[in-house]
Amino acid sequence: MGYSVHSMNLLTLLQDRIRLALTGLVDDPTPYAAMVKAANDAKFGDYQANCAMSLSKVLGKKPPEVAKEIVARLPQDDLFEKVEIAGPGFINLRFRTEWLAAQMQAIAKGGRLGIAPAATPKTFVIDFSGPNVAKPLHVGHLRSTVIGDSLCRLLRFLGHQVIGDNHLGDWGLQFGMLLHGYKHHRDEAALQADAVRELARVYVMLRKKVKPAEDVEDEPANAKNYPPEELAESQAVLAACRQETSKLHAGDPENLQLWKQFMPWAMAEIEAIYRRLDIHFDQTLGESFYHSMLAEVVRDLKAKGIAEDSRGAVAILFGENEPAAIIQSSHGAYTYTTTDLATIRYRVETWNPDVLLYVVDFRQALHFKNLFIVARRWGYDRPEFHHVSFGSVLDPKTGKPFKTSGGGVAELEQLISEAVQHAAKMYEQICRERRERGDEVPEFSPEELKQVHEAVGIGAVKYADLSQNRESDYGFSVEKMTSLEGNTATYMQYAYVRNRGIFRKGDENSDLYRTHPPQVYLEQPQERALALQLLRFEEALQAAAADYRPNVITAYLWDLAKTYSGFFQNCPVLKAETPALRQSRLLLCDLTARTIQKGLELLGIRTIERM
RNA sequence: GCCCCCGUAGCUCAGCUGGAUAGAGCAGCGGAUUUCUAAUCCGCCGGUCGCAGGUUCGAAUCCUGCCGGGGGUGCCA
Repeated sequence: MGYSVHSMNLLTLLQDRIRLALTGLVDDPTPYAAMVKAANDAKFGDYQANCAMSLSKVLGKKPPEVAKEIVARLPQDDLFEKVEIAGPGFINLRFRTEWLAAQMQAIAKGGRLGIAPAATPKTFVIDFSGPNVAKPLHVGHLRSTVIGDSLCRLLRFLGHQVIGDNHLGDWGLQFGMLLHGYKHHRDEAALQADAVRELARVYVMLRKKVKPAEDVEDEPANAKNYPPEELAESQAVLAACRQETSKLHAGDPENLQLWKQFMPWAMAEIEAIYRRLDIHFDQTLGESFYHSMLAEVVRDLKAKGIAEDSRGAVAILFGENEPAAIIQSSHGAYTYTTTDLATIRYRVETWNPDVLLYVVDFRQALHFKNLFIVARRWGYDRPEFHHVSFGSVLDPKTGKPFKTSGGGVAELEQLISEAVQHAAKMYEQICRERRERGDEVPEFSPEELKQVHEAVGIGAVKYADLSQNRESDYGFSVEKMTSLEGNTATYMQYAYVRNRGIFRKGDENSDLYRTHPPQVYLEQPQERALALQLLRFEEALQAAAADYRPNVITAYLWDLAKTYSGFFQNCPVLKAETPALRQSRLLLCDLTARTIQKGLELLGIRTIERM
């Protein structure tokens, strides 16, 4: 591209300054420099350094004295308008407004909004979505898919190498059930009509049949809960499904043939949803891909003394009270631990990543904890491993997780459609109200209208998920997420639309504000606040990336939108007092629009120009 | 039994590598606008941050115990 990126991270800029000022005062200034943060009240300034209190003990001086000393050691230049010491020893920092204005002009150029690509790019492998191929995507897959996709987009934008990998469940017992069900319970007519749905029906039926047997294996006392005949049948069916799985794994031609036949059917359905949701993977290497490597993995782990024979199985032991991880069952079958270990080996050998992320349900915490321990023992000690865990999607009616089988209610496709329809309904209603008031309503072709509905409906679903701290559970309520008020995708999309409307109305070409940014004036407090907030974008993205938390981005966008509306309310743009001020405000508008657009893009949410 | 997570306003939740009077949205109440698309904005109301101790100049945040809820716990993933 050729343009140089003007990097502007206010936080690191200030931390560097404080670090410099502390050099010579303390041995290791870094932890104290880290105590710089955004001021929690604008009346204190823009940022505050809180290190003087902590240093007080180390230096044997009173906090205000320490603060005074630090302030005296700050470089004397034109960065700050005001530096003052307040309260028990806070150092309050306020940027010079002209300096902020100059930054606006600088970050307007180029396409990165002042965010420089990482100086030392890392390679990330992100394991996300990972649906069970035997059944339709359900609401439980939403979080992994949406969070994982967002992390891919974010880390990639920050300049890292990212490999998003969809580790499909395409080779386990679920396929044995599918094979058994297909052979014994298929409805040929239904299969012709809708193969995927028929396979799903068969799968759900088999799950139900097999449940008593699994219950009793978990806890023999449960046997009393089932009639003996039912239990016996269940056990027979489970054994048969395991048999089919084993045959598939052993390379039985018929089962392999059926597997190859089922896969494209199942994938077509899943891929349609990914397309609709605008989710992309760099790799789709499911469990089946690793099957041929598992025997060698077990052999190697045994040879290295990491795994051992135990109670008829091959297991990895962790400690007295810790449950072991089975890598080969007493029937000879490999488990997901084995597959995950083979996957680690493959990923490390193929991509040599710095970080491996697993975007998976919190209930698998123990599995991943053990998996990472084993990977270290196995010699993979360079990469970082992180279980990016998340809470459950609850059914707001029951307050319990959506059921994975036993009904089509929770199918993802259906929920998305419901959200889109709801968004469409709300949109029609708003348009009617606008017409009644005599307001202008954008004219759309049916195709454009559909795009608006999709963008709003799907954006709502994604935003509702991503704006939640990923560790907590949340209730999936279409009404709430498509709400027009509050911190929702719709609000952000509308803020963007309103902003773009200014350029249309004023017949202004926003490209000019990017190639030839005008001088910026920040005379009104709302203008200054907006500029400051725009400059915090990188800070937000870095914080989101550091903890793999997309909700940090939504929180930033929400703050930005509120700051912008303060500006919008108080600062006329097209009717500004002077042409220079109009130019300046248009630049602020364009930067805001681009920041909203980029932020939403990193969440996988589309913007539209009119709505 | 053992291990992990959660408990913040009526509701849904942010904030949690300690920092100034604990923040939003919704709901409720009261206002604004001859508009740059009102899917808007402003104000008010509302909190013993589960409870009790401890560490600290300072605790929603760290430590211990207890209560309440959820999850996991060797051959499913």
